[in-house]
Amino acid sequence: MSNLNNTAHEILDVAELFTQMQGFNAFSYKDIQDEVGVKTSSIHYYFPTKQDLATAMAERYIERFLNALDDIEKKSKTGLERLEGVGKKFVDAANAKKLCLCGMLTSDILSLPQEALNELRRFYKESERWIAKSITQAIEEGDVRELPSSEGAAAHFLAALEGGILVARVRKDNGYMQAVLNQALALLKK
Amino acid sequence: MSNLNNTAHEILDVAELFTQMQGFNAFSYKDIQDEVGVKTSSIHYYFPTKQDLATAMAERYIERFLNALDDIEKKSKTGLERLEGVGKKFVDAANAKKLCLCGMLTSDILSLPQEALNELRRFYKESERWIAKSITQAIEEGDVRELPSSEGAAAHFLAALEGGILVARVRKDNGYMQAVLNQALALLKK
DNA sequence: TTTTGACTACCTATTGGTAGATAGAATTAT
DNA sequence: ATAATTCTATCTACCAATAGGTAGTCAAAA
Repeated sequence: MSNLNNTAHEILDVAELFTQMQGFNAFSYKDIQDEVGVKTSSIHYYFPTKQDLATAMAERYIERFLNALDDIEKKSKTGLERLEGVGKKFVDAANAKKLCLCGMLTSDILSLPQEALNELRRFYKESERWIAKSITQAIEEGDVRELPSSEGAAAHFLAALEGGILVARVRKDNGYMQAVLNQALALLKK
Repeated sequence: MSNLNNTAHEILDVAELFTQMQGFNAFSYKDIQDEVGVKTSSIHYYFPTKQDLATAMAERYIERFLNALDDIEKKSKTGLERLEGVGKKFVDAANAKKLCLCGMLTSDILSLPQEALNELRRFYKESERWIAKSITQAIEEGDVRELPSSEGAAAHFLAALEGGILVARVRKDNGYMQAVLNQALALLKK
């Protein structure tokens, strides 16, 4: 994404927010134009088709998300703290009434090109790998109980986060996502 | 929904499938026309606006879903079997590459009217109530371990199902949703 | 004779996308 | 060093297709 200039990034910023708030099929190039202040034709210059835009959004988002996981690893040393760290990302997004970009794109998958699908698969694969690693570590550290498979637990943990952030949108209760996270951690703990 | 005639039901059938497969903003009245064989103007006759269609879809789906929960209660006597029963609904939908209608509508919430939002809240509230009841029962029957709150566990259980069915769409692995369900049950068990 | 359920025929706004122009920056050739 | 050329980033001006929706008609049923 380092090959994109400032305007392209601004377009992606706005498109990303629209997608997280409304969904990929609920906004148009015109909506981006109104927000960024650059004509739709210029948006087509950077992203020839809307599908190209989707792929670019996914790529940039995943890059950032995986970097954020790296940062958590640097700041938090125990497996349990690391799990709390990813969870917090979802709590923050839920508080902003946003969906995970990849979660939203997953629900709109039939409108997306193959490249975007590949990116989404990468997102889930890498995220689960990271979570599984943290769970294994937490077991070794004695914070989490013995489990038949860290991978299975990680898939379930991420599913609960994705589902939680989705359901949180219609909740009046602002503590919902945090409660789901607490429950997920509690079930893992000894 | 008993007040709707056959054509109206056919329209809802098709709209529901489109929504579960593609999302609420990814299909048009024209698409329904092509599938049902009735003109768009006739669809407007039954559902004046697309938002009315959304509300009607949600109402009918929830009625059916809650009836299905009743059926599970009749067929399955233990709390654990009942939890497996709801889970199976999600596994079946995932195998058909479909999303829970309410999950999909939740992701498109900003395109929907207040009445549809109310319906979605009702869906989550009633579903969680039912799941919490089954969890409490399973604890009493000695199948599930003691938990601080059945309600919290139910919210988390449903979130994992909603997230699982979402993520399942991009999985090559066809056993993914079943694995998520198994994991959810395993974490609850003693 | 009123209601129901469908139709044809429109309408306006929006959608994603294209074509071609242009000013300025960067590169290359003379 | 200067002139010629190409590239970048943007614009205006379109376009065909589709969107959701309306008005008015009409046959059959209640």
